[in-house]
Amino acid sequence: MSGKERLPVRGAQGDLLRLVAGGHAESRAELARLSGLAASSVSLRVEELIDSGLLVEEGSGASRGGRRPRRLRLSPTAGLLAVADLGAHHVRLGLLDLSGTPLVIEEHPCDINRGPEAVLDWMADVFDELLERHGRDGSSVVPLRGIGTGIPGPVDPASGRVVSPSRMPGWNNFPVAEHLGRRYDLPVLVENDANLMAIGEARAWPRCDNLMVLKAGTGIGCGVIVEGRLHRGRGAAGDISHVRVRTDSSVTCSCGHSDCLEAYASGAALMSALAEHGITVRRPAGIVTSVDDGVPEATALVRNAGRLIGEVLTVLVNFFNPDAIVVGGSLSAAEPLISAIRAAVYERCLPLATRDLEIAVTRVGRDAALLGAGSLLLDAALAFESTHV
Amino acid sequence: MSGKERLPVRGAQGDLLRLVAGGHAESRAELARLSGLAASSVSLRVEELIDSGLLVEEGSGASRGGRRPRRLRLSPTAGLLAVADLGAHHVRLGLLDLSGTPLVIEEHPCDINRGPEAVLDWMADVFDELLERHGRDGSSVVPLRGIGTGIPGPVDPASGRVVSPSRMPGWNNFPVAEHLGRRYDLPVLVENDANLMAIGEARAWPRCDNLMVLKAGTGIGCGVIVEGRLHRGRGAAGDISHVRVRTDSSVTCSCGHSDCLEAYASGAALMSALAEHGITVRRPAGIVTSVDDGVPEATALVRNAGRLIGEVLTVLVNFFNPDAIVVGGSLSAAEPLISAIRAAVYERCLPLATRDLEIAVTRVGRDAALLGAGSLLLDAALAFESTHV
DNA sequence: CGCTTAATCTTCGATCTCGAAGGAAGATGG
DNA sequence: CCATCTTCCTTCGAGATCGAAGATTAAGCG
Repeated sequence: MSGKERLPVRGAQGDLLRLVAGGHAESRAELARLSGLAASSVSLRVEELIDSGLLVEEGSGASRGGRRPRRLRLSPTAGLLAVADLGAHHVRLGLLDLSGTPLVIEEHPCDINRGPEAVLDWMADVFDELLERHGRDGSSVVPLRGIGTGIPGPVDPASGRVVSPSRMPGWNNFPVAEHLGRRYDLPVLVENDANLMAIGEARAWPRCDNLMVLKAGTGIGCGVIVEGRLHRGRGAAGDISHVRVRTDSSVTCSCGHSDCLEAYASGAALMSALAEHGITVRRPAGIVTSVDDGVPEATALVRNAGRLIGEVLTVLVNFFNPDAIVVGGSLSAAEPLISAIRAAVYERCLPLATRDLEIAVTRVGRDAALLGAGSLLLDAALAFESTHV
Repeated sequence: MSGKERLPVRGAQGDLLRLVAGGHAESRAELARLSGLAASSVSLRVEELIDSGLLVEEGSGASRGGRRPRRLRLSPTAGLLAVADLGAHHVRLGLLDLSGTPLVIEEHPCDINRGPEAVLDWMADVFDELLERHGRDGSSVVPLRGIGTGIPGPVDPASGRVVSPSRMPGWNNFPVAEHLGRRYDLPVLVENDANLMAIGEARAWPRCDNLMVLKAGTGIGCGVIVEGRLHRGRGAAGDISHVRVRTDSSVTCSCGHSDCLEAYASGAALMSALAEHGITVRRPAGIVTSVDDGVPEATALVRNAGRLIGEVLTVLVNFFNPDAIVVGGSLSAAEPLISAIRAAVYERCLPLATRDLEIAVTRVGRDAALLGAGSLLLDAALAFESTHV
């Protein structure tokens, strides 16, 4: 493979490729069921996709009472996606194949305050290095098909710019997508980290089409999945951190309003509250350690944070009526946080809304945002290939 | 026409019919653009639809710089839909053609407390009478294609049952759809009234795919439109009336919790608050009259209700980030209500979320729920015809 | 008024998709 | 072990869809 040929992704072929890549279908029969095409047409298209080297047949699947299906997979040589999840102090990045399976994932310390150019250029260097080491299958170079990154702040996905972030000095209005696009002639995806997390998580909740995915880390983020797809609204959907909460005291948030949820329940807020008790932790994960170590102040603070978050979720659960609320982010490992959220939601919501509501910890774990980026990027990559022929 | 023949609505023809009926397309060219079919295929299918008497050509539309399009309409003889909007003390009902245009709409007093059988049977009698008077085009009988009704309480749309309503004694768990279905062998639609209102309103907000439609009447309801489609969640989505509000006093709501929005800001709550001031009104519309007459207590109460509603909306606007909030229901005619809602939302929401947010009064008016019922019913009717061949 | 441009709609042969029928491979059950 | 059922996949003719080319109608403009 030369690494530059286009994917044949127009029309029916593209749909089939998407279904296989998205993990929705593994055999011709499944493709026929999901795509709505006739079985005969599916066979024909699959034949072509195999001929062009994008799909491969690999063994056979489990029988459902008859002949075994012949399993289809994306060819490992079809392409790679480079994805990153930028956090406040660390970045996770890796390479995925087109079906979203990770080849390699690494975590590096990275101070986001160094500014966009420095961070993004360094990130691209790491990508190049990863490609050098993992970007070949046997002797052939596997082509890179897209770049995606999550940003811990609001993003305008159309322009790929960061929009008035609260904890990223120097990044406001920076054209992240454009900057990365100058280095790679490929589709570039820039999206809020909680949104990516939501997409990554959604695949792990197959019967749940409406999801709220909470990211409890340094800040509080939320991604919303409606009917299986990310809901962006006008671009800012999912914010719950600047909602006013019921408290006795009064704190002014960085946004200028008083008593925002973020000012009481974010990892940053908890860390500074702990500091007032003489307990110093450097990362939100340290709070979890303190809780696990049985530090009473930490447990009390985390439980209170859970209660506040839960009270905000109350309103949203009645309104949005999701199938599940998934909690991720580094604080999600703190058991008292989850149980306090559960208690608040189940206590105050309408019975109709909580009847079948599941409130649970992430199933995917720390890679959720990377997998989500892969999932979105695949669509972008296929669209790119089909419009740039 | 015999009035019993099936609509030819399978495959491409059905899609085209839906596009015309839904008001999305008015010419072959538009159909081609929206359906994704080739212009030639569209011409062919439209030809057949005209031959079978469902579509008619009617004059020509405005030129866009070239040949004028030949306008397509649903034939007035294609079918009728009977729709109703059940309120606490009144019912509005009427007949629509398949494109959702009203032939006749009437309002009758109707006490919902008489129980489901009495109300529904009487409603069906009125439908029969309307059909008698308006159900013919020239000499031919136009067939009835579906029945739909809005209910002022929670509805399980799958089963067509009312689910634990707060102000409809005797209706709990009553199978409304089944009851109506016994009288008519037709698709029957039963849906919450605020949801129907939202669908009806959505057509009047063409550039707004994400809408919150508030119904402020005896109770407080809310319908949610996501990406142009009604969001039901697990069936209970859109409830905002049992959210806890920030107040000094403390009131217990009928749901058992304290300080629900409904207990302060619903028409029912406002009426009893007015009664304490010695001002008696019988319907929520009477509150509006009092406000217009300059009764200070009424204005103050309504403004306070608006503020409380606005504060609840704050959370939802940040989270859902809609294009517009539309306020309907009888209280929406009270100017202080709207301005108080606006003030609260614009004051407290994130700038990103309110930047392009429109908060406005209903464009459709009192018939919104009827039109919404028609819109949903059309889909149900086409699906019914295509599965029952 | 004729020329150009633009949009709508139709004609017609090439191509794609469907669905019925049948072959392949395995589960089930005497 | 063999008949029977189920599921998966392919073959092949009928029919639907496409797209290019052309006919039709009309606006814009010198």
